[in-house]
This record gives sequence, C-alpha cells and structure tokens, in this order.
Amino acid sequence: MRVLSKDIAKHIDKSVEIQGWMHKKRLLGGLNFINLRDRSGLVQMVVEDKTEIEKLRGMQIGTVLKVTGEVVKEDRAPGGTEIHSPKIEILVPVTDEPPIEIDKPLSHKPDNLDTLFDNRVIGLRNLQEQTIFKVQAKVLESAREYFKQNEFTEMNTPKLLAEATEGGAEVFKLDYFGKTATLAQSAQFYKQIMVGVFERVYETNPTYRAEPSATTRHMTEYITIDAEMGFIEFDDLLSFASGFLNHIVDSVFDEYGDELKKWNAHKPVLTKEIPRIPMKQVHEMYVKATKIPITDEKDLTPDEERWICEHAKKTMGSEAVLITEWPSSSMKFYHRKNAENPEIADRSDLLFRGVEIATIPMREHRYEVLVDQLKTMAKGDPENPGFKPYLSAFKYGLPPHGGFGWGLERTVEKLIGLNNIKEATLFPRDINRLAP
RNA sequence: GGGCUCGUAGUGAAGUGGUUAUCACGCCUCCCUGUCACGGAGGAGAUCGCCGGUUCAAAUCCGGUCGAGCCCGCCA
Repeated sequence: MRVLSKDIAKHIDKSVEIQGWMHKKRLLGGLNFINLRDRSGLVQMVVEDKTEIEKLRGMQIGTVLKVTGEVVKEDRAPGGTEIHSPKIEILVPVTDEPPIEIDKPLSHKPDNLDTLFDNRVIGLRNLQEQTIFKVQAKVLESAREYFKQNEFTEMNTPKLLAEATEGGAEVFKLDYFGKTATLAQSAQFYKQIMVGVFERVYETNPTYRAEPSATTRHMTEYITIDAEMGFIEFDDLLSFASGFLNHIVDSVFDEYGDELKKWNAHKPVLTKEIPRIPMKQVHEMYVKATKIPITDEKDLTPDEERWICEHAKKTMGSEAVLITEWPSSSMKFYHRKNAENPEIADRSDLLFRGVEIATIPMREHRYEVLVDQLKTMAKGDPENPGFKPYLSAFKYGLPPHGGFGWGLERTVEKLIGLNNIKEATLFPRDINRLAP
C-alpha cells in the first residue's frame, strides 16, 4: 500500500512503502541521504546499508523507485520525519543524466528561455517550475469557484470555424476536407449567443492568433477565460471583474503563498473596487509626469500601461487599474457606444502589474443598431453565413449584456512576477516554436 | 512587419587579436555517519552556431547566413 510523502508523519515507527522519482543524492560514505519526489512533495530516506546504496550506482535523478522502510521522527530531517533502513527497488532505471537541472532553480533570464523550453519535458519536473503551473491550476479553480457562486454555466464552444468574420486579429487557416477552416481567435460570437440560453456563461479554452508578434506578452495559442453575462450594466460588470480578480488573488496566495516566496512573489495589493481611470486622464497624467509625448490617443502604449499601474499602486493602493472611456472610433462593431456620449464606448481594459490582462466591454444588443454597426464599421454583410446565425440570436432576443476575455497566462505571469508570458505556459507556442 | 542586442562543454557564465580556451553546477572514480547549494582529492567532457574574408596568428575584427532575445506596432 503506497503512502505519499506528505503522509508519512502519520506512520511514525511503522513500515511504509513509498514510490516516486529519485530527486537528489547526497552520499556521505557510510551515511547517505536520498530524496524522493512524489506528487505531494519530497521525502528523505537515510541509507546505511551498502548493498542498498550500491543499487543506485549509476542511477540518475529521475530514476523511478519503490522503497519500503521505517518512518522515524527526526528533528534533523526536513519536515521532521524520514525513512530509515529502506529496501530499494528500481522500477525504472535512468542512466542518462538530465539535460537540465531538476533539483535546483532554473535560469529564467531572457537569453536562456530557449534552452528552458527546448528542455521543457524534463525541466517541468523542477519544483520551482511546478509552482508556476500549480498556481495556474489554482487560478482556473478559483475562477470556476467564482463563476459558480455567481450562477454561471460552463460551456465549450468550437475552435474550428468556417471563416473569419470577427475582424481584428489574424487567423490561422487550415485545410478542412478540401475547404478552408480557421482556428477561433476568440469565443466572442458563441458566448454572446449562449447569453440567450443561460444568461451567464464562461469557458476556459485555447484561442489562436496568427499575429507575427515577437514580444514578452504574445503567443499564437493561449488560454482565455471567456465570460459573458446578460441583464447587466457596465458599472456592475466592472464590479464583477473587480471581485473576480480579488477572489483569484486571495485564493492563490492562501494556498501557495509559501511556495511563491521562492519566486520572490508578493501578494498584490488591490482595492475591493479596482480604480477606474478614463484613458484621456491616463494620457494627461503620463505626459505631465514623464514629459513623454503621446503618439496614439486611441490606446495606451506599453510604457503608459506600466506607468499607470505603478502610479495606481503608489497613490490608490491597487496594482490593478481599469482603463475606461475608450474612443468609439476604435471599437469593434459588436461593442456598444455610451448612451450619453457616443464618442466613447462602454469598454474597459484591466491592467495588472503593467500589462493588460482583460478586456471588459458591453455588447451592442439591439439588432438594428448591431446590423448597422456591422455594415458601417466592419464592412460586413449581414447575409454572410458567418454573421447570419450570430445576428439571429439578437433578432430573437438578447438582453443587454457584457463580459470579458481574460488572459490566463498573463495573469499567472504577473501574479508570480515573471517577465515573459511563455514562462507561465507549459509548452509555449509562438511565431517560431511549435515543439515540444 | 520595423529597430536594437546576443550565440563559448549537458547547464549557467568568464574570456575583445597571441599559440594547452577559464570557472561553477552536473557527470565518472576514490575518501567521508546528519546531509539538506554537504565537504575533500582526482578525472572525462567544447570542431567557441555555420560559411567566407582580413591577418604571421581569429572565440575575439569584417561580411554573409542560421538561431535566439528585447523593444515597438497589435493584442489576452
């Protein structure tokens, strides 16, 4: 009966069987320490028997072991317990030394990321790398928790689409039994359609962008937390997003705060309601503070995004900020113009620690207005089979609604304090990486 | 797509014209009974990304090429 490393303290003075990977050898001669890794962590065993330690000669880190030994309480052992007099059975011998270190922190310097990803299969076994992806799993878990508390229904929408209709990002094209299919660049149309079914829906699925971007915050495949809710207005939508971020941050640091100390990650300071700042005001504050002129009034530059987050941290007690009042001239056709001021759109971007992690807009739900915006802003044909089913959802009744597309990897990256989105991705895909 | 920067043992780094290319981790052999970045002695491991050029001499300078990184544009 296998016992996990985290549970051995419950078996003091008893014989237990443990299984896992050899993580570290410290051979002191007559007294040898072997660390074993399993899914719950590490356990130390003390090997004094020469025939037992000889079994491990030539065996490298990663060797799969089954060990039976006695659990002993020992203050000098990490965790206060260890295994004595082990009988070692090698389940899978490993004689090749690992191409990258498993038992020591790996270099995350930009110059070394290529090596990190080339050796990803083995490097992910590194405990510090594991922390990144336990945090990622926790972000998803706490997101689901929050959605459930707020009566959302989880869904899965198709990623293979007939043709590109949404506009904006470049799409991947692929052969589909002689026709051309595209990979979804977002769940946009489907999640709006599903508002007509469940009111509140979300999914956490991959999305694909064929943009030839080579930056620290872009990939060709990434996970979006896509949510949409009906019968809501803009204010409440932004409050919902504030609560969402707070819940995720609290959940992650409650569970992994200790492990994250090894990454020098500190819990972000946030306000219950994330501060909302109109874009024009950000431009003004930025220009005044930095003397750097604004080149594009319709968007923020990456430097402005970094600056406003620092500014909000210092003056508003929040490392996140909601940028509001986006000019309607740059909005998508399915976004909604502000009722009082049609020059601006009911849209907000959520910036967190210097990077945009979510876009949070209200959608235009009125059929006639939407059709008009489709024609004038996107030069789209409402009769096009890519648009017609989508538009019919509106024709047959969609309430006022809004939602967000929330970048999972960017969120994890910034929670931990990493500098490149790919570090927060198991097997990153970018303009020139398709493997491993 | 535009600009800038970088390619040296398995890994991380040093070496800016001079003949055996340096160090640390890892690996191999030996010593070591409380290690936890164990310690000590010894050893193996690199056509210095690739091609061409300049030079008596190139890891080092020049040109090309391939690969990578960062910034910008765009976005999650």
